[in-house]
Amino acid sequence: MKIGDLARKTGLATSKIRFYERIGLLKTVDRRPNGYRTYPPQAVMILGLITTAQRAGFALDEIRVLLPSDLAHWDHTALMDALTRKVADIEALQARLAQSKIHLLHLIEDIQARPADMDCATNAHRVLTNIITEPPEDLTVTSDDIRLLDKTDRRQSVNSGPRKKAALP
Amino acid sequence: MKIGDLARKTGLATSKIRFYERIGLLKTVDRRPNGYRTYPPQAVMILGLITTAQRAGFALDEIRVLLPSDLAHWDHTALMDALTRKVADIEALQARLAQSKIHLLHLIEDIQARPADMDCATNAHRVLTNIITEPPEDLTVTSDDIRLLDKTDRRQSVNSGPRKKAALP
DNA sequence: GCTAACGTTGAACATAAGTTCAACGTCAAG
DNA sequence: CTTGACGTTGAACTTATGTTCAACGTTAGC
Repeated sequence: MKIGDLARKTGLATSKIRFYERIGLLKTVDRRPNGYRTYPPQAVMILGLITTAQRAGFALDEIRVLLPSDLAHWDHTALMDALTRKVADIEALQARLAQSKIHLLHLIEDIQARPADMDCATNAHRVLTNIITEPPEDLTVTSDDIRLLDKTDRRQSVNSGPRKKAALP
Repeated sequence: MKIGDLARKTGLATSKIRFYERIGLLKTVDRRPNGYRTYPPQAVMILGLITTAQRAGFALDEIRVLLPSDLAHWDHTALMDALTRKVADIEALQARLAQSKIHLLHLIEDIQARPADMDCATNAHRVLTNIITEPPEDLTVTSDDIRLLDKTDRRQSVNSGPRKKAALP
């Protein structure tokens, strides 16, 4: 299979496929005498797997160390560990998001709750003081790998994306 | 107030304060005859506000257009709009996170649910097929500005962080 | 044998939010 | 008057995930 075919079958740009090869993520590639890359049918599944893992929040580096060269032989322990850690990461992020949301909702309410006898400037000062004075919760997330919702997801939907790169730019 | 003092009072690096000025985010700065920057006391609150907004998920670009030159005079409508949109963004992200988490938990369960009579390779194939075959939900988030939990948050906690840059590198 | 479509490479660019560095100027204390 | 702390600048670097480009080679169809 040539790179163009693989691109069509996976919905990924050829530049992305070459990039994955360059960073050592996609190793199942050979060369024809003319220099063209050639892929086994398996490559489709590998790329699908990479895409899925990415959408689940794994960085390419993480995927690289988890992906076995042979899809039938995984490092079971490392995989389960990684999955479990990723779930924990997501939960941490969820907690932080919930906090941010609460914070924003409080703020909205606070702004609207201006006492009738208070002018805007004074209200602004009141609200500002509240914001800054808010509890200094240290919700710092310590895990190193939260990359859910990267631009990838906003620009291009891999599963349902166009087979051919949209003609525009 | 010189930049070092401001850095101490806000807990931000001087490089960050200069950077904010460069991108037009922090405009309340003057120069002494010797070239030194000098800040009004208000600058502390402005920087606190920027930091808080960032932690709530606002990009510096968004903050820039919302921040009035005079803290007493906000564009009330634009502000409320932005806050409301940000809450919606967070909710979209929450939905996506919940999906990712479900996906991962299913996967974990699926891996562990290997039929007793199935060898690992076959199980791997079964699980892989399940993964890739999963519904192609297009949870693509359309909003342009989800930057909660950037490295900032993992490297440095602004509210409770060290006043002086932690000496390490 | 021409042309369009496809393939190759390396390098540069993009984004966001900064940090780091070198080379230099200023200031306060002893 | 020297020393150390602080200030200035512009440019380059960082991270992660790619895209874009120019210049060139290959192949398939007509």
